Amino acid sequence: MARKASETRWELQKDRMLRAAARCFNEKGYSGTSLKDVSAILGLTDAALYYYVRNKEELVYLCYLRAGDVGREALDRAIAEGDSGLDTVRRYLRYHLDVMTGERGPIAIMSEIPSLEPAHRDEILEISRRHSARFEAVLEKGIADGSIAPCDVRMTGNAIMGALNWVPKWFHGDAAVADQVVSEFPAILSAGLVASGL
Amino acid sequence: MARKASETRWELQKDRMLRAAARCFNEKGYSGTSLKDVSAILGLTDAALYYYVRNKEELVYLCYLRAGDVGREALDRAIAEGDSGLDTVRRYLRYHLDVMTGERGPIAIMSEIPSLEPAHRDEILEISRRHSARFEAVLEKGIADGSIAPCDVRMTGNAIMGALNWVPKWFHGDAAVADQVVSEFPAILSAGLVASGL
DNA sequence: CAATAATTTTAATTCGGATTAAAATAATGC
DNA sequence: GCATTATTTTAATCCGAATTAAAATTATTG
Repeated sequence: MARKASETRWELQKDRMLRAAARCFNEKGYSGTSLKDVSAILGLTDAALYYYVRNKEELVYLCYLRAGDVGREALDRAIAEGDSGLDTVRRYLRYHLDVMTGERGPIAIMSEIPSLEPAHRDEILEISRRHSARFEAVLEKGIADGSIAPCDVRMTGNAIMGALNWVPKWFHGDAAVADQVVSEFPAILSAGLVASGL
Repeated sequence: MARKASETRWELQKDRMLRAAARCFNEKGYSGTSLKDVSAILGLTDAALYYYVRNKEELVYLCYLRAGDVGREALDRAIAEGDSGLDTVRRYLRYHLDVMTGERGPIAIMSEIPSLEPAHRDEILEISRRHSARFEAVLEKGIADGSIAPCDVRMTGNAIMGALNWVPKWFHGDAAVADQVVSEFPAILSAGLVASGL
C-alpha cells in the first residue's frame, strides 16, 4: 500500500529476510532457529545475512520492531476510524489480525525480549508498554461512552493481548483459517465487553 | 496437597529445579537461560543439574510435561465438579490460573516445543492437542446444554488458551496481581460465551 | 565495455555455554 | 564411628552455531 516505488533492492531483501526470520522464530523457536534456517528460505548462505544485519540479536530486534509497527499501525487506524470505544476495539482486532494472517507475512511473537541487548530490550519494552497503555485507554473510553461494560482495563487488556499474541503460535499461513480468525476473533474477544442492554 | 510424605530428597530437589527452570525460561527466554542461571537460584553449580537431568533439552521437556499435568488436572477437576458447560469453563479457568499464579510456582510457557528432540516434541504436542480437544468438547457441551452461545469452538478455544498461555509472560509472582488475575480472568474470558438471556 | 559499487560465497576462526569425568563433600544406615 | 551411598564441585573438554575476512560473483553506471 503505502510503499515507496523507490524502495531499493537492499530494503526489499532486508524485508524478505525479516519475514523469513519471523516465520522461523515463530515456528522453530528462537534457539531452534539458526541463521542457516533463515538464509535457506531466501536461497542464500548464512553469511549473506551479515550484509543486512550486524548479528542475530539485531535480527530479532528488527523483527520485534516490525511487530511493534504493525500493532501500532492497526491501533492508529482503529482509533482514527472507530466511533465508540467498543467499535474501536473491534476494528483494532480486525486490522491487526488481518496483517498477522495476511500478505505482510508472519509477525514475530515477542518471546525473547529478555535476550536482547539492554538498549534494544528497553526500547522494545517501552514500545510494548505504550501499546498496552493506548489499548487500555480505548477500553476506558468505551466504558466512558457506555459501549463497554465496566471492567478492570489492565486485566482485560492483558487477556485480549494474550489471545492476540498467541495467534502466530498456531496459525501457519492457511488462508482458509486466516479468514476464520479474522472473522471470528474480534467477536469472541469483544463479546464479553459489550455493555449489557438492560 | 496430594503429596506423598515419602517424597525423597531427590524428588524434592528435582521439583525445585523444575520450578526454577520454568521461572528462568519464562522470564529470560529459552536461549537467554543458561544452566548457571537455573542452578544459581538453587544455590548450586551448573554441573549439579546433571545429577537430575540428562541435558538441557530434558529440562525443558520436563517443564513442559509439568505444565501439561497442571493444565490437565485443572480441566479434570473442572469437568468433575462443573455442572453446565459454562460453569465448567469458568472453573477450569479459575483452577488453572490458581496454580499458575500460586505456590506451585511458575508454569513454563510452551514456546520452544520445536527445539525438543523428536520423541519428546511429539509427546508434548500430543498432550497439547488432547488438552485443546477436551476443552473444545466442554465448549460443545455448553452449547448443547444452552449455557454457551453457539460459536466456533476451535477459534474460541484458541482465543481462550492464548490468553491463558500468555499469563506467565506478564505475571511475575506479585500476590496482589495474582488475586486480580484469578478473580477477573474467568469472567473476562467467559463473559462472551454466555448464552444471551433473550 | 570498462570501472566501480553492490551482493554473495568460501573458508576459516571464535567463543560461550553445554557437557563430562573424576574428585570432594555431605548424608545415611549399621 | 565406619562404610556406603547420595549429592555437589572442580576443572577440563567439546561442540556447534555465530561471526569474520577475503575472494568471487553479480549488478550498475557513465
